[in-house]
Amino acid sequence: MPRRYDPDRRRRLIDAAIRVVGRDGIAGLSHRAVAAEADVPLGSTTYHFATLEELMVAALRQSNENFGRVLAERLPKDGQGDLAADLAGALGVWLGGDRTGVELEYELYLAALRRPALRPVAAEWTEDATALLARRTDPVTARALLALLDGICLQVLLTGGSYDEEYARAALARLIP
Amino acid sequence: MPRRYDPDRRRRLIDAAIRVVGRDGIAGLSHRAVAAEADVPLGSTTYHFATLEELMVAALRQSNENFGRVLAERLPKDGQGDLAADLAGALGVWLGGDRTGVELEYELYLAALRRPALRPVAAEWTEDATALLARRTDPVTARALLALLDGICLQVLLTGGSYDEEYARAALARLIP
DNA sequence: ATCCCATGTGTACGAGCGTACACAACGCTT
DNA sequence: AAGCGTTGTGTACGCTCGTACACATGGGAT
Repeated sequence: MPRRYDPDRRRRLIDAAIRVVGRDGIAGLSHRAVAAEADVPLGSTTYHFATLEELMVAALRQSNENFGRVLAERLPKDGQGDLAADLAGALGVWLGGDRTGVELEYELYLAALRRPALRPVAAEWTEDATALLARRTDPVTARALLALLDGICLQVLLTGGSYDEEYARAALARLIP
Repeated sequence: MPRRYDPDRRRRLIDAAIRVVGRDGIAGLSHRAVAAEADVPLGSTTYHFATLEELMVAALRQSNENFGRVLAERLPKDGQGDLAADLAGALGVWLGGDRTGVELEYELYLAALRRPALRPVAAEWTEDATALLARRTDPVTARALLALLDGICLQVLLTGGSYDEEYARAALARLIP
């Protein structure tokens, strides 16, 4: 059997897990599915991640990093423009084209509702995101903005409705003192 | 075999499904689990609800009705008090004691993210709730308030943090023109 | 009274799952 | 170079699941 001693087998497994969740949702996440997606034997996934929750934790953490990087790009510290407009624009980009990515990230994020093991990672995300927003406003407002962003995004995704950027901008603007 | 011709077998199955989701989460929802919980044979659940999604749709709809009833009680039309305070208070009651109920309702609600069949029901809920809030403010503000409520509630539930009612009241108040 | 069909019941099948475990291979320490 | 522990591999067991299907039953239309 070739491919022994794979140096970053863990990372490849995490990437595969993210692809599986993106395609079939968390309901389709299994050791076997990840093994097939990463093209490794079943035993390898159970060795590196004894529990599916461990795999989810790792996937959510990596997913958060991706999300944070994009948010940081779209929210320069020295931006003197309208913060509400910037945020509404970022949301528009996320929800604009293919929603697979956002759905994936939200599904992992929301999984924390029933899986205490994921909660610290979810808390990490909100803290990091708040810190990012706090570069342009005070921390309390940042938290509120993040909550409203979550709520708006969620309503669009859950109801299958379309995203109204101008409405979002106006609502966000009201939160900024 | 006794108990033939059960007049409201459907309702009993839905109630059982809600109890199952409340106890074990959507991941634990199965025809067999519902059958055991409702004390009916397996074939009966598959007869009334061919798909688990059908069962979820029915459960979410009933769950929404419960939620809406509570919200209507705590939000009298003739209330001349502080709307933001009322909403923050309602959230406090929900998140105060046993969170099992809220977690159950949110889990079903959030399931719409990956299950298009649930989206119309989720959309129904946001419309009904918006209409309820619109008795005390304008429709646009009502929608924004609902989104912020969702966001705050979600952050508390996902991160496992505690609920700060005064913070919520202040944030909600900013949305009211 | 008779018949039909919605409703209820029991059982079986095949698939997918987590888990466990024995064994193989290889780097690292000594 | 020898031994050991980490990493990788293959297989098998027992469980739960959705689904299908044949049969039972009784209410309601005729």
